[in-house]
Amino acid sequence: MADGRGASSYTGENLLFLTDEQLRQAIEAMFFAYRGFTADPDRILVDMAYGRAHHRAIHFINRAPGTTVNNLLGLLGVTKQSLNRVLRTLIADGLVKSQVGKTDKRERHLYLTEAGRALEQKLSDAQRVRMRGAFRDAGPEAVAGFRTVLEAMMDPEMRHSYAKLKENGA
Amino acid sequence: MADGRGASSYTGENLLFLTDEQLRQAIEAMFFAYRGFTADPDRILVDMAYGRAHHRAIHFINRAPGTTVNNLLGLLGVTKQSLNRVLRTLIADGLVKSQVGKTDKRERHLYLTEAGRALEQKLSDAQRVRMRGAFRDAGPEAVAGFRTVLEAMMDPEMRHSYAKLKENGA
DNA sequence: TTGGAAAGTCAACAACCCTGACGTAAACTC
DNA sequence: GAGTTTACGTCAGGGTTGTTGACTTTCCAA
Repeated sequence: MADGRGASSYTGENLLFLTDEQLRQAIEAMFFAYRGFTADPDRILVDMAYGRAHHRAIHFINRAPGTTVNNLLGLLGVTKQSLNRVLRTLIADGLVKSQVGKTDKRERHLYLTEAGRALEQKLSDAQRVRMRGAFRDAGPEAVAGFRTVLEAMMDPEMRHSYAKLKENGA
Repeated sequence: MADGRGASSYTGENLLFLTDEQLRQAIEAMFFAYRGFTADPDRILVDMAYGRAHHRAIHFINRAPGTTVNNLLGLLGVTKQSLNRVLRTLIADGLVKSQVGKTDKRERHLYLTEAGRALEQKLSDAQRVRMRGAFRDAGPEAVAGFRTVLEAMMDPEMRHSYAKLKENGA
């Protein structure tokens, strides 16, 4: 607090914002913020028998309907066995529908059912409330910077996946 | 991609940056970026018998030397049984030193040993490399926005803890 | 058609986190 | 000084999430 907020503590080219201390603070900020980021959906999920992994699967199936298990694997960055367990419960509970591929019968295309969409909505609503609040408090300039830095932090492959999902939505 | 990058897609007061689609994209960005954020230290940790929980403990003990178990509990947001398991192995392996409190003998003050500091350095070096790269690519303005939004995303208590740690370092 | 590769599934195990209960020692309060 | 609270540790038991290994089905190419 001694030196004020963000932008005032470094001046253009001297790279003061790349200090070890600055980077450590950013690491901590990332840690604490991610806790907030997951807190709201987590609270909803504990009541059901679900966890964060289920949320992630539901999110991306909603985002890319008809995606295959293999494709989802890449997005989530887990092993297919791990994903399969989650998917099995979601299918058993009627939230996700698995459909054998038409051209390639080895593939399973994944879709949310009506109930699945309802849960997705509930979860992402909760998460968006916090995001919207944070964005409004921070303002458009800060949000633009936020997204720029996040993108720069990703692995190249993830950046690519992220870009493709953006095209889908927009 | 159709409407260009961040700042150009909303104009001051119309709050286009608070669209559901924009928020969804931010949620995904947060997810992918956090993956990158933890990837580098994780790679180091698998070789030893340690996990992300050990890293977090080491990070905060280094950041707030002499902190008590209870205090650490609040920072990490886990139960004491969970923390205790991690701490036990770190102490047994000679990375952390636990010291009975002088004024209050119920408390245990935690410090990194020489070996503990070495590992901390190794882990945070790996993590900072990515952060530094991302920050440099994004530029100081974006970094300021990044940190503003992260802070706004935290729970109030976490924001408070974060601020106190910042004072420590600066 | 035969053999390899790819997609997906099932089973077993480890890491990490949680709740609940209990125990000990030290500090605080009346 | 007795009773309560606080700080810490531990045992028992359970859940989610991740892993590796072994398997089936399907596709494709030699």
